[in-house]
Amino acid sequence: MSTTAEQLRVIKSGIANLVPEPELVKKLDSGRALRVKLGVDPTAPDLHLGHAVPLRKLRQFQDLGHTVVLIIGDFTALIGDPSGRNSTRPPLTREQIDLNAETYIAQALRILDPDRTEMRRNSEWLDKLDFEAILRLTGKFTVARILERDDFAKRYASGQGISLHEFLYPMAQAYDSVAIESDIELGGTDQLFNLLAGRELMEKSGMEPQVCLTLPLLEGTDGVQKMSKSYGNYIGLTDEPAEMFGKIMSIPDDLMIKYFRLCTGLSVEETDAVESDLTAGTVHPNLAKRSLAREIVGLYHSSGAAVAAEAAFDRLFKEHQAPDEVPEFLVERTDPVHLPALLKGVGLASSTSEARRLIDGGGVRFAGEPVSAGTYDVPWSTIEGVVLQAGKRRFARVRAK
RNA sequence: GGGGGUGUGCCCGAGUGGCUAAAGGGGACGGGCUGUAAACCCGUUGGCUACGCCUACCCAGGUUCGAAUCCUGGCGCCCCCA
Repeated sequence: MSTTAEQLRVIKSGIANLVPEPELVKKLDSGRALRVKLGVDPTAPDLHLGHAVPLRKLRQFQDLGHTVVLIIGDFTALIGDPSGRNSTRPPLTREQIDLNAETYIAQALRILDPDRTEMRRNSEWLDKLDFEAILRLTGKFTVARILERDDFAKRYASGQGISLHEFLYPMAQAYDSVAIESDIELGGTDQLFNLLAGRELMEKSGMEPQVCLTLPLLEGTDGVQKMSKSYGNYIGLTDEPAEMFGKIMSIPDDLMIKYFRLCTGLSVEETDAVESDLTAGTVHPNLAKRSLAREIVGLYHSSGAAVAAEAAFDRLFKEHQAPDEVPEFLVERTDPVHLPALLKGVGLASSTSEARRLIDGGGVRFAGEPVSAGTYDVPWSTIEGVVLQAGKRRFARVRAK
């Protein structure tokens, strides 16, 4: 195992908070394999680069010889948010949770080392708590302390409701740490409060408290909101290489370094080098972003796929040519063809009204040639076998059934 | 238990009984510029083979020639007092 100093350098790279560092040093000095905890919500089975940030950090811990404990929050997912107010906490059925957990684990293992990963479900211990045990547990927390959590404080101050059970979720998460005897817990910066709650509960339970490590939240392709499926700004781990490449190319320049640091396998030194090149202007941002996209696609697919994705990208956006493989549809032959209905039928538009808007806005092309506004009926011969394009990146080809 | 407020399109948010498919903003989408980045400019933003028709302002009824706007009854959310 590496020295404490070497380990610390790896662990601290790219993180937001580490509290308290001296305790981590002590744990590392002990030379034992530490138990590193990450709690995950089995509500969103499709992982994206945002989820990958803590997972990559976990992987670093594994490579240093430590053990990862991945906790599936199935218990809390079963309950959801009883008030029904919070759409991110819908109650799920047992089956849904099992299914989600399965896909989650499968995707997480693209990053984690299965041999050093312990999978646990928190229903394992939370199910067993009776009311008495829960009351004893709540006795260890105070309302004032809970209200310190940022989002509670804000909602309380602005008069938004807070359900009582919401107070108990941090407690449940803290109890997870006790149950698995966590040494370190990871989470996004928004999780700091919950992580600290775990630390406090462990201390009050007479255990060696966990160290809390937070990671920056990763903004999505829009560069503003944190990456999430509901904002539609995510880059999925299972996205096709070409799609993944394209999405990475569309992130704002300012975000590049953060992505390099949090999403690629590049070393601290390599990332620093890219950063100084960018700030000095010795590297064109476009080239840097291309290498970023290649790195990430290479990580989740292969370097060959990354090269192919880049070539496809150039063909599409630099040479303005249709991609190799355009989805083909067989449609009933009519003459003339009603274009809005056709576009809707092949999925290039979500409704005929939408299709008309596209046409009138100059967003529809036949073999690269824009269709003029108001063109709703066209002869069959003009569309058969021709590449139909809606916007910059949606293509289709139709043939007679 | 008592009192008050509120519920509008993807989101926030205006809204006088007719001129409202519903101001304004955000977002999104399309076009231009470009490095498919950002910024900026322009356009669009319920559905329908469409100069018209249909469905829409929490739900269900009602008043009216006519209702998002008025009335009744539900439901949801919020606040205050106890």
